[in-house]
Amino acid sequence: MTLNTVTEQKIIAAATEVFLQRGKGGARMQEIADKAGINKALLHYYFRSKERLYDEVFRRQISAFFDELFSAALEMENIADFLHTFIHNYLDTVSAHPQVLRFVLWEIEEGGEKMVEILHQKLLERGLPALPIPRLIQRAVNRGELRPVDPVHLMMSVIGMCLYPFIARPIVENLFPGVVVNSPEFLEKRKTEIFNLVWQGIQPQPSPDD
Amino acid sequence: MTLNTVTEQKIIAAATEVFLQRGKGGARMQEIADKAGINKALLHYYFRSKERLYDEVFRRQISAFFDELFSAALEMENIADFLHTFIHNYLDTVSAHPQVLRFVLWEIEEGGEKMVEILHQKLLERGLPALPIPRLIQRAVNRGELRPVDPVHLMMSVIGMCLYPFIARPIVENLFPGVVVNSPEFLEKRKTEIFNLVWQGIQPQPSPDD
DNA sequence: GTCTATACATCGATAGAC
DNA sequence: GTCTATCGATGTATAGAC
Repeated sequence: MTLNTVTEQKIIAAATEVFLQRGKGGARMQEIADKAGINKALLHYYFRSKERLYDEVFRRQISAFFDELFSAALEMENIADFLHTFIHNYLDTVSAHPQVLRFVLWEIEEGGEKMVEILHQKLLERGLPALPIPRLIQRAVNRGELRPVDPVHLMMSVIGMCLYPFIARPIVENLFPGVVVNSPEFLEKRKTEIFNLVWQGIQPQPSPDD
Repeated sequence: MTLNTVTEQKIIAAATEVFLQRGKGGARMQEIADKAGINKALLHYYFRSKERLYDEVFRRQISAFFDELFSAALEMENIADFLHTFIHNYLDTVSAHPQVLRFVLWEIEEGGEKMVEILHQKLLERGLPALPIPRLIQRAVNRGELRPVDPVHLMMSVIGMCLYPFIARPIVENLFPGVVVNSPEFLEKRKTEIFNLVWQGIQPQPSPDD
């Protein structure tokens, strides 16, 4: 499942590099072979086609990404702790592996089915239910700890806030001189701003008869 | 600046369609020529190369997108009205032209400079200052109408929340059965959830001596 | 398993007739 | 302006020797 021969290992590493630099369509088997120190014929010997080679590279990237993303506990009961941890971990993980975002965006262009499949598999491995995050949010709402927000929309909002600067990095850094998305300063500031906005935004409102 | 001959018009229309369906690299000049009812040679007669043809298509798409986005007044003084209008208009515009997002994401992969250039040009045309939105937010903070948020981060947060479902549409719709990002129900719900979260999240906190 | 050599397809771009 | 025909480069994939 993981790594077979040394050659296979070298191919995967070279292919990952070239796919990231050129994109899926722009990548050339010749360049991958060169970078791996072998020839084109051997690429097709190990992986039947360019499509399968890309598929293998993609699955490894996404899989490692989810592993790191889920390394923080998702089964926290305290919703404040959860949100705080989730936001910090999400930003740290994306920031540490910005290249994964490009694979994800390419995958989305092709329907996103492979990614959803891998996500479900990772949740299963960890014994988590489907949609653990909306479930957590809903329970906090039911306990009256949060105002009645839509759990799915809140989850989308948090993820959208976390991802945006990385997705739009060239535009953001061009539009706001001084911003360096991957700098520790920006990252810490972003964590604080997102958490504060969300946390205050979901507090229960005092009821009229209080 | 806009449209010259009928043939040019047909080429642009066909090219837009093919670029959207296949991507920039995947698009074939032959298919564009076929769809425009002409031959390849004529494509190179009107536009020197595939690169220039793509450039022309991209600029028209982004330009029209910004025009619609800026159709709502950005110079509102009341921050609640502004936020409400901005969120509604942003979601409506993106929802009405989902294809523009794909052009934007491809542009980002190439540095995002063309897009920033067009944005600045559009702001100039309307006599708006650079970064009108952070400027608006900062003034509201200065007047004490909002708690001291970072204007740039707030802007990124709002845009991120608006864009996420459209960027990740295949994943979102696959992960949350029943969600149809482009449906009127989802759109209205999304507007409400974003505005409520943000509005409550940026209210001034009562000071200790109140 | 690893190589060289090449088959086979396709693409962007151009030459040149009309 | 519009066409046909084709060039030259490059791509994936494979055949066959070692």
